[in-house]
Amino acid sequence: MTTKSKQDHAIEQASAALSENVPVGKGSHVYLIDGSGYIFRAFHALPPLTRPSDGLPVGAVHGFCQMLWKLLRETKASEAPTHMGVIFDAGRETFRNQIYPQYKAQRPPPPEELIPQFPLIRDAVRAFNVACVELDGYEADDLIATYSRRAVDVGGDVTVVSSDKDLMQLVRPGVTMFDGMKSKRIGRDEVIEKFGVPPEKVVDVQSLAGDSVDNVPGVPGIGIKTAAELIAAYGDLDTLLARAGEIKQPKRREKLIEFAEQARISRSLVLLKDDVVLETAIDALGVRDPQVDALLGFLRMMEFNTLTKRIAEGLGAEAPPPLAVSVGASVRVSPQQVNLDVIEAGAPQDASPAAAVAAGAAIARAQAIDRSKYETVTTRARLEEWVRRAREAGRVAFDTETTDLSALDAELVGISLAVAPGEACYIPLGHTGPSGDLFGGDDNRPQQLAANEALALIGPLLEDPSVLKIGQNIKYDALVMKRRGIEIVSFDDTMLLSYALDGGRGQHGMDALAERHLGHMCMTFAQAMGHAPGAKKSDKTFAAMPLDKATEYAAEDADVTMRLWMALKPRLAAERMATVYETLERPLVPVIVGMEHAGIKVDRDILSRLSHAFAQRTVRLEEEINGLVGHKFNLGSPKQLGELLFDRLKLPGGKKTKSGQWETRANLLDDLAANEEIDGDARRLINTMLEWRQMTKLKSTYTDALPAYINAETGRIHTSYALGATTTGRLASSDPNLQNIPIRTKEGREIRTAFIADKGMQLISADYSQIELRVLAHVADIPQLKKAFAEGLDIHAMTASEMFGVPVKDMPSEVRRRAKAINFGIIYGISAFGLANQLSISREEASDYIKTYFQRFPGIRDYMDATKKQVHAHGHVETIFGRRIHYPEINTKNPSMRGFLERAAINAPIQGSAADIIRRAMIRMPAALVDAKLSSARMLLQVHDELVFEVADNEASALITTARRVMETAAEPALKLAVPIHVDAKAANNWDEAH
DNA sequence: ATCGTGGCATA
DNA sequence: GTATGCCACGATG
Repeated sequence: MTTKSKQDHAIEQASAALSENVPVGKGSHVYLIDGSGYIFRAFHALPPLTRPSDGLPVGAVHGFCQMLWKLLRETKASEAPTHMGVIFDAGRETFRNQIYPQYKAQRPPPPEELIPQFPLIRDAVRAFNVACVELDGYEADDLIATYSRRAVDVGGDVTVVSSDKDLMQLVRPGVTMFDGMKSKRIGRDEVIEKFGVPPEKVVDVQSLAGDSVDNVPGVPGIGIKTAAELIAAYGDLDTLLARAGEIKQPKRREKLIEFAEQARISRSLVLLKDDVVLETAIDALGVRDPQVDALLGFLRMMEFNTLTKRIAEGLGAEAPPPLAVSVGASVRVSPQQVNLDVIEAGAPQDASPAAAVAAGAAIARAQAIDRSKYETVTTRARLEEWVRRAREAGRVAFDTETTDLSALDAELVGISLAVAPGEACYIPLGHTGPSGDLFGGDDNRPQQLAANEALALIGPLLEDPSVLKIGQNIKYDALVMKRRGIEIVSFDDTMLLSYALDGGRGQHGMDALAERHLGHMCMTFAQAMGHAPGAKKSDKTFAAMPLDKATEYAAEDADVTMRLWMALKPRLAAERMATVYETLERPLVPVIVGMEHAGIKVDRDILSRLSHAFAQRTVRLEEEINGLVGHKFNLGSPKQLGELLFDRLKLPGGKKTKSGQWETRANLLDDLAANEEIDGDARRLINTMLEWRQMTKLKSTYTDALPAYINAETGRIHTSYALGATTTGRLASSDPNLQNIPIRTKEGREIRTAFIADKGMQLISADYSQIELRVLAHVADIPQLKKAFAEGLDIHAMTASEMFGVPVKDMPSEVRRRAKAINFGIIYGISAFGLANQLSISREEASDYIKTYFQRFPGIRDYMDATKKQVHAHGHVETIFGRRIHYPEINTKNPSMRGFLERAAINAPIQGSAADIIRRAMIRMPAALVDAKLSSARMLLQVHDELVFEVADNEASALITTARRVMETAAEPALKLAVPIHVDAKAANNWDEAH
């Protein structure tokens, strides 16, 4: 699946048009449009306008499109363009800065709402199939002057589309200007009106008067009026300056003499260069017909409804698909449509991002959800009608119903669509009927469309980049469709929208979102199934649900998804989360789909052998324990073990859990076994118990459980990655969880040998080294940490050395271990209690460590204090890429909860930034593998700081090079960390040896 | 059958 | 001290 936007698609089509060379000569009419000037003027002169769906500011783009269309199609035949080009400024530095460094130096940066519109206007020009010209080192005005002279030289006519006074010097026989916003011609008379002199003397006047906006100095005390008088009297600037002594007014005379040179400099700034060496020949500006699809696609994407319609009519194309959102079944005009139509009609009104958010939420909730209104689609004609409506709307909410929660095992049962709030349908495809009988159930099978026939109609819609597909956790639906050979192109995901906007503020599942944003309780699966929760569920899949209930349930999901999109999407721009969503969330979906689809090969026999070995050891350990205790008890019951150890045997150091049970956690039992007060039998019992727990854990969670996940068709395990599940931005893996496969102990590690590469392939593991500590060094700006990473030192040893004054050389391992624990503690938002627990030391000792640490690294304390302040003041923290993590309960009165939330808030930017970095690497990886021609390579797994690949033997070393490069540069170009990022990578036949 | 708890595997 | 997911137990419906 690709995430290519509709614009991209439309623009590619447009650029594909052949450029047409038409010689300019007598009878030609060249239109030169001052693109840069227009943008600024349109922005300030026209009412603000934002795209309804997401609040993107598009006022200048809209005005520009309107103007361009008018020029192309609505000019009088005698003035119709034969050639046209839109000219832009390129870069800030031009030859004028060489002459006069202060030229345009004090210009403020463009307003924020204008910035996204620059690239959009270039897109618009390409969509209209009009030439787009810019040249480094020159202003648009110089290019316009050059083209203008060339055209006139060969007898052509020129219209300069601009109202900028700086261009008025170009007016002459054959050259006029045109104010694109007021639709007014500017000729010799209009120039005289403005400057008091004819066009050929405009430069002289401007040289004297100067220009405060562009920082052209001129002569102080002389404005346009005076300058015009003087030029009119003396003829031109040189004559005036030569005869300045003759001027009667003493002030004026002195200034002109004193600032004569400054006036000459000003002239060189004001005088446009008309002999620029062009890269685009004037003949290449020949007017070409717009590419209808591309242009209408662009306009529709911009959501310019009236303009789209008008231009479609003008091009004789099919009536344009409006983006009208009609609420309810009857055709009503939506608030959005009113909004835009009113604006397009020229009346100013509030179109701020905030207004777009309010409008979206209002439409989403305007009409209560009515399940009885949904249509069950069982005929080809009705399905065609729904597909048509989806295309017309330009967007469609879509949801699949299947037999299984696991997308790779799921069989498609039906599809629901929604084209507007309340307007939704369900297309049953694989219902077996209430009996659910696979053999004799054909009689019960309800009448429905054949899946292949329906998918032949729906597939092209899903693959059409100009129709936005809206899903809730669309990863699932994408996988289901991928297995049927259909790729979803152009999509949004309401779960991910919510995750980007409201990470930490509640769940992002559909039921929670519907309740939160729509005040609606979704129908539960059990309700739809018509059985009490508790009835046997396994034989009741969605396929057995009667069509009427299935329609209510499924179409409601699509309806709710569409409404959620309307409520959430406009918030993206308003809350400045569009970049997070568009660079870290949405593009990850197709990557994860590919990884889940790929799976990883697992050797069933190795697991089975291990399972057997663990079982035998478990039996022996069990016998030993029973012998020591003297009677049988349930070893798997922590409650019984606690009672045995602390009630019956009265061992020391017992602690109770919050529910009053004895605590028997491994590190507590470890400490107990090390306690010299206990006797040998008790010590043996405890150690044997610990070993028993390890064996049973490995067996039940891994060697016994994993084989059941091996897919019969692929022989591989396909985990599921949850995208909106964690608060920090990490992924979560489940069914099975492949992010917690053992590695620390010898026995556990053996499980990794069962994860293997396919024949002729290798597994490659590439993992970030100390990524979180590097992020910490960057965000908290710690000189010693930065230096240590820059020099590639052992970071924990360096920490120990700084803290305890021990040289790194021959450092005792215990000293390094403590420093390591402290470093991790820092990342986790350290407390004396936690550190004491981790290191089995007293709280006082732990507290001293922390004090020492902060003395040596005061920047860390500053960072922690700043983070706490931030989260208390704003209720959220941010990662280095702007992902926001909310802590709505941070100001709770409960001190222990408050402490917990503060530690979480300290950890979140570190863990979350590391998560963002690996996300960026993953998003870029597929294209990087293609670029490196690594056709055999596939990315299989992500384990927070590690990526696992499978690749043909002969491409393994090249893959290591590429993967490392992508991972190590993943933060760029958005950010350059203050520390280097290091990735270790290794190839082997199994995951154990590759790590 | 479902839930909370304790325990434990990973980064 | 951070972030997860899954197992068994044992109480509950």
